[in-house]
Amino acid sequence: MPVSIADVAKLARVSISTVSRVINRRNVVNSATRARVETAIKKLGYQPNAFARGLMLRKSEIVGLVLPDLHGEFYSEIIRGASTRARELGYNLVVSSSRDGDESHSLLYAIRQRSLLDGVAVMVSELTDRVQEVLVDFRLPFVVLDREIDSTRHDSVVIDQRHGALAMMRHLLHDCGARRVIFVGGLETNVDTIARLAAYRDVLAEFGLHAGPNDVYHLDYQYETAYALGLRHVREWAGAGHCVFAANDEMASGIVDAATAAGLAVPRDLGVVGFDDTRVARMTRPPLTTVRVPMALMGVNAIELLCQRIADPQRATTRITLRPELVVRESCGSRARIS
Amino acid sequence: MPVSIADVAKLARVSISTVSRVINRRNVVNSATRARVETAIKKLGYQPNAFARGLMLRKSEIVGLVLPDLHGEFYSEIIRGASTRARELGYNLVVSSSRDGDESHSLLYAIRQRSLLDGVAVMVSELTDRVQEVLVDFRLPFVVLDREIDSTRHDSVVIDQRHGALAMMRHLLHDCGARRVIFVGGLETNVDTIARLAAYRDVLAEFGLHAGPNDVYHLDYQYETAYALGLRHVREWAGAGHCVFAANDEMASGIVDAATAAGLAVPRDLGVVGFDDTRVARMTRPPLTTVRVPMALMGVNAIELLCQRIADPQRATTRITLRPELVVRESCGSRARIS
DNA sequence: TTGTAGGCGTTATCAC
DNA sequence: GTGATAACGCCTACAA
Repeated sequence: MPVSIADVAKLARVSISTVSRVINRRNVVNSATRARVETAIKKLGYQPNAFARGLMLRKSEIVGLVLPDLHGEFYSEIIRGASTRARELGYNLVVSSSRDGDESHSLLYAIRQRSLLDGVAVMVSELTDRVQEVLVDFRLPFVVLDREIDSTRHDSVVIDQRHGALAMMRHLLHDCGARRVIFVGGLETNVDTIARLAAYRDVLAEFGLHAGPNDVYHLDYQYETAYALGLRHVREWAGAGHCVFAANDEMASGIVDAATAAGLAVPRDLGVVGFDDTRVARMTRPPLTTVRVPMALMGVNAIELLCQRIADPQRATTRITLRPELVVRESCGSRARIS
Repeated sequence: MPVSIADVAKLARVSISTVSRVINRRNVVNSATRARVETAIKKLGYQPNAFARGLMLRKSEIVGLVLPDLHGEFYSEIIRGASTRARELGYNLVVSSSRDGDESHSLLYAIRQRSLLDGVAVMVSELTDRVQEVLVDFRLPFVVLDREIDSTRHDSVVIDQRHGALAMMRHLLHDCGARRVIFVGGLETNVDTIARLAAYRDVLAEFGLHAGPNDVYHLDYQYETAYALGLRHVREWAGAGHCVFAANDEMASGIVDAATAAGLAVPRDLGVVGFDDTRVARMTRPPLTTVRVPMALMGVNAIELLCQRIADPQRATTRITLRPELVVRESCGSRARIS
């Protein structure tokens, strides 16, 4: 069943080295013999054994992508970007979640033990994330997404969360004339939420304001919980110059729908803005003002950096910072175009 | 740098076979020497070379998943299910899209040539899909998703689209008393759309009705295009007992929003139902009546079947048919619970 | 229980 | 331009 290079050689009546040459550097071999070999290859349906090949070449042309979760549009866009770029560079992409299931048999652990992969891109979005420990004595080339662990020792691609959140808050306070902003974030340990919350407080202070005692909430980034929260609080939040800054679009959408269900008009009675600019932002009525985070681009750059390091392990570590961009739509009561 | 089994052997002062035994069948080796070997392994940070290993064992413990696209929640749920199950079974998962980029360097082609993968699950959702040609003389174990190419020769997992669409149509005509149904599908070549459209026509006939000349549309499964279509036609569609059956939730959501924007009330003036039961269905106001397609389960079963075949290449081919389930919410004017 | 030796299928290094 | 032959790192009879 398994036809090897030797079979081809025999059929073509050449040595295995010649067959190997035909496959890899077809130019340095006489065209007549090459034709003979190629016929034999076709006839036998020969395909080189990838393991033997990898054993010699010490590479598989497979790279990995490890995300906290595979659920939701945010992550799927990263996968898409990464997958596309990987294939463009001649690599295949393995994906895995670092969260669900027993961590001890996540892709990362498997990789650390014995690896067919040439490198990995790992996203670390929780302060408490265990993956950091795994990365400490990691052999393979890797790049870290969304967060830096130790910037001098590895490549990374991060989103300038602060920039995006500052832009949004200033838009709210300056352009829309907001005077009270309620912040609805993800988990308190989530690095993105932390950065956005800090920017929220800073801009508030910049305008001589501060968050009231009940103005900051931590949820789970889900529509449903935000909708439920909205149903409970939306009437007390409502008011001229009042606005909700949700840390992602799903939650913003939930709050908009809750407000609408409660008989409020968005943005007239309450402004609501999101973050990420996923499809939900455009599918919410009114469409959400939000901050566009270039997710697919993040995947693209991750793979880009990773493959560069694979190609040259000695190169200096680099960090790519992606700038999110304010997208003004209709949920905040302003149509001023700010970028 | 690359520490091999020989280094461990030397340090532990045993032969390489003993080291190998410690790694693979630790029980058959004296516990004292085993301890020595394990110490050496730890000290050296030894990790077996996966290529050499694969060369002997002829397996990589990596399986592939090829989807038409990586974009959108539908596919990401499949990835999630597949990824989870794969890891449970001790495999890692490579994903790839068969669509974007030059087809000739898609994962499938790469695999056909030389493969590190132990098997692949491939989703074929367009009649015109080229992947079918690639599959014809495919060496590796593979399972086909969503569509059968030649049922006797390979495993497959399919969704009983017809069942779901029949249930929906009967619900509309029987339980909700609909008298006119507009069908908004995906591309005409899309196998799911074809099945759903057939069911649509059949149930119409069952009730002595038929599709009017302007009652069937083919779009692209996107919210935006459906919204645009809705804006143009929603007033003419409106009426008691009138309803739109969209072939996915995104389009249904777009039509609901268009109807709302046009001042119509859903479902009072126009019923709208979707398909798939993705998150959008719950994030639309009113929440969509739809058909729940077990996407994650499809991924799970795909990997399940694939791994079974890898384990036993001789086993009879099996087909798993997943039944979608009617989910009645508020967009169709009925709250009757039907399953 | 342990060691020796052969082979897995390639590619690379030499001769010729 | 082509052919032996030695790695590559591991597993597994088989022998001791």
